[in-house]
Amino acid sequence: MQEQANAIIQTLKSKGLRVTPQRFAVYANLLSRTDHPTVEQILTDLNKDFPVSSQATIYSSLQALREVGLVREVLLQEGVSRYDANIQPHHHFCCHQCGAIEDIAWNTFEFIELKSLRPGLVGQTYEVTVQGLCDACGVSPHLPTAESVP
Amino acid sequence: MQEQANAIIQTLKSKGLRVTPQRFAVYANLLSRTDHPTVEQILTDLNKDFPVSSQATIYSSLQALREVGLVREVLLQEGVSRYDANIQPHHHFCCHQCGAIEDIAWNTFEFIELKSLRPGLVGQTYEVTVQGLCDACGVSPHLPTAESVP
DNA sequence: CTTTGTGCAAACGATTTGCAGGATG
DNA sequence: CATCCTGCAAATCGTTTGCACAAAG
Repeated sequence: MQEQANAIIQTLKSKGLRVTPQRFAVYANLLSRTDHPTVEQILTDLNKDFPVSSQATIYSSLQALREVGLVREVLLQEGVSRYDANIQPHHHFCCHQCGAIEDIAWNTFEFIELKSLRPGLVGQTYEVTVQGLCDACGVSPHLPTAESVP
Repeated sequence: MQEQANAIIQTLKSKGLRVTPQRFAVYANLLSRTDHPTVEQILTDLNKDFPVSSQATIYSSLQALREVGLVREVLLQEGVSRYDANIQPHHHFCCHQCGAIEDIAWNTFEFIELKSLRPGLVGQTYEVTVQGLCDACGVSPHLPTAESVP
């Protein structure tokens, strides 16, 4: 606990960011979860017990964290920006039915040969996005869920 | 010309969509270009010479086309929804510097083995997104562009 | 003490919606 | 002629911004 907190503080400092309670909370929250939350989810989670941060501050914290490379934005569904503190290269799985998102380890798939691109294009990085059904939805793929029945 | 127009009309009808000038124009425009335009780009292009459609109608046309599977939405940059009438499976290349987007043929890369996913996940489709430098930006990757110097 | 971050509220831009009139099949 | 589409404007939603005050180094 205390160790992790110190590690987070050191990470923030090493990137030249001031350590504020809000920034710490946002980054710690992102590190503690793997579901790639939206801004609203982060805000709700942080202020669950008592007010920690405002919405505008979450945005500004995320921007600061993104600028120093500690956090990345994930675009998988329309109109939804999600955030991810896992900055290792990795792929994404997105459940077509419930929208759940999960990381896929980089070495799950064969390497992709970027040299296969047509001449003129210089490939630098890539990412695979897999669409499918998650554990829950795969079991009974045709049963309606709370989401699918508004 | 006339043939293509008829083909488009038949396609729309076969999907149960009413053929209106606006809907026709939106779909024809999308089919004629490969740059995955935004709503604003479509609107500007259509109304270049004389008014053809309103913004709200473009949105509704795109939604109708998307619902019947003739058009797909492409999410590659934050805050920008682009549209694509190429419904064949394919990958995308996105220029890191100028934001240009280009299709990559499906068979450019090795197939990805979706069975490699962890047990519980059912992979159905996937797509590879490559980030890199396009023709223009690859030649002189460090020269500033109009975009990078506001 | 200087610089940077926070919170609030207003501003903003892309997308959606309600509704009356018009076109389609 | 019943149904669906269009266009306009207002409403909505996520995100950004301006500014006064507070906190960090």
